[in-house]
Amino acid sequence: MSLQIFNTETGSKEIFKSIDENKVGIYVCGMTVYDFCHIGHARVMVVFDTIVRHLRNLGYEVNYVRNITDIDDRIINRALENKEDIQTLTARFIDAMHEDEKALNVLCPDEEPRATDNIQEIEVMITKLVDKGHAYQADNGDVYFSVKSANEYGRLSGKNVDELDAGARVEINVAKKDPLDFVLWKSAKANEPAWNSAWGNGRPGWHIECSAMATKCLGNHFDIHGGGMDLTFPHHENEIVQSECATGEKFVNTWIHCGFVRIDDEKMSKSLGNFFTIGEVIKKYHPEVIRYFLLASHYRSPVNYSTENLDLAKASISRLYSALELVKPREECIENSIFEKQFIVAMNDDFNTPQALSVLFELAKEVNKTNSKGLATLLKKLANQIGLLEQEATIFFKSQPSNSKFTEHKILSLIAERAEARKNKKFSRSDEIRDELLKNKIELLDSSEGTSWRRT
RNA sequence: GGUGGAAUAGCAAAGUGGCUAUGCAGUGGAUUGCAAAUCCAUCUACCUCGGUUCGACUCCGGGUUCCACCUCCA
Repeated sequence: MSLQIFNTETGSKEIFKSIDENKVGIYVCGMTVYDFCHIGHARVMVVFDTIVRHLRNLGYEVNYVRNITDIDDRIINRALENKEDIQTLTARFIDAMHEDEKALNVLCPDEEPRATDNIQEIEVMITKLVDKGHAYQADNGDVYFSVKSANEYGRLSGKNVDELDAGARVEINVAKKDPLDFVLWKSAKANEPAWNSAWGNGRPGWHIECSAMATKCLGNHFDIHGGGMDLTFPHHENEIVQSECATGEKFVNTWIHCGFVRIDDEKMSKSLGNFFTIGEVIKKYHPEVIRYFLLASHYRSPVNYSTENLDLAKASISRLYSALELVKPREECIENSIFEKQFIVAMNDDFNTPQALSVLFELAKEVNKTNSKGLATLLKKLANQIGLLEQEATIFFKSQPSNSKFTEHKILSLIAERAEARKNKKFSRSDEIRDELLKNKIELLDSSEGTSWRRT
């Protein structure tokens, strides 16, 4: 069965066919680097990382481009608040973002273009739009895209231009000829960072940078464009209209949008204070637990962040790792099994990771039952395809975030003492040691080969 | 108001016109000095009202509730 992807533009699953036989170009809207990444950003990172991994597993040569927005009103404001210069601020958050990605086992995009490195490309595109009569410079110096100059607008988000017009927020912006028009180039105010251009000193608007960088890296017409659902309108709609007006070609074949993260069934927002950064969550949950949590729901569904759900994710991934702890995956992998086939079918069905995970659980059960190292190797191999189970099981269990003061050395000495007590049938002492460790969230597992431990 | 999406067992979450999803939790058993892990068995489902059908949780229509976007947002 071939890969099917839900395309936002058509609202249905479509059989995926790349423009070039074995190559896929994919562009994902990345972060605006004025703050730490939160769990919603984590979802975009993990979801598209998983999508790219699967495309590669299918044999495609993928060019994965994810931009960094490093110039924007929020960045300027934040730098002003912090009394630091913009480069220092953005460099700091870009580093933090890369740290987060590494923790979540998100592979680096092939290209990570930054808006400020592509001002020239942006200028060229705006010039084309002005020359073709799709953009104009207003009295305030800003350059706007004229939405009504385009043949069509709204096909991605299903918006109707007339309805939009009627419902447009009343905004006092006399410079725009039409409230729907959006800015391509913002003229600089005093003390704002600016680049010289045909329209005077200024900086790019938000939407145009993605059009310029995407077409630069992937060509005028490419396979997949993605991002969070909230970008569908207006950001991606605007990207389509300005790109197609500038190039005269179709912009993107398949649009992929991932759903939101909610927190305790409330909309995540800073004003409500229910906003968690990746860094914060990693202190409480192993990053692989977070990755599992994000993949345990389909990428288009909303996902609810809560300690209950993170705990569930932890229990689930622990079950998979338990199988690999019991049966070490060090053998030739079993090929062409029903498990592998089902796994691929699930992933080919619009990247159905929950379904794929259920196959892994069935496989884990089989590993536990049969002690087959070949099946354990298969379990690891399939899980690796979605960025899971890459570490040693024992390391996973021992590296759970913990407040416990018990060092490994201390734990091992207690285990030794307990072994001695058990040998002498002093079970009250051995149970005492187990209870003490358990209070510190350390669990002991006895087997014929001795006693192992894990943090819970 | 407009547009789009969703309602599945205690919790989470897939899926299918008739056949156990899956994970966690619960119950009974095996195993264990006791546990844990593991295995076996097992209890809880498909918002509501109609329709189509031999048969619908699955298709169609009406309702109810919820969510997102329409403004910066992943």
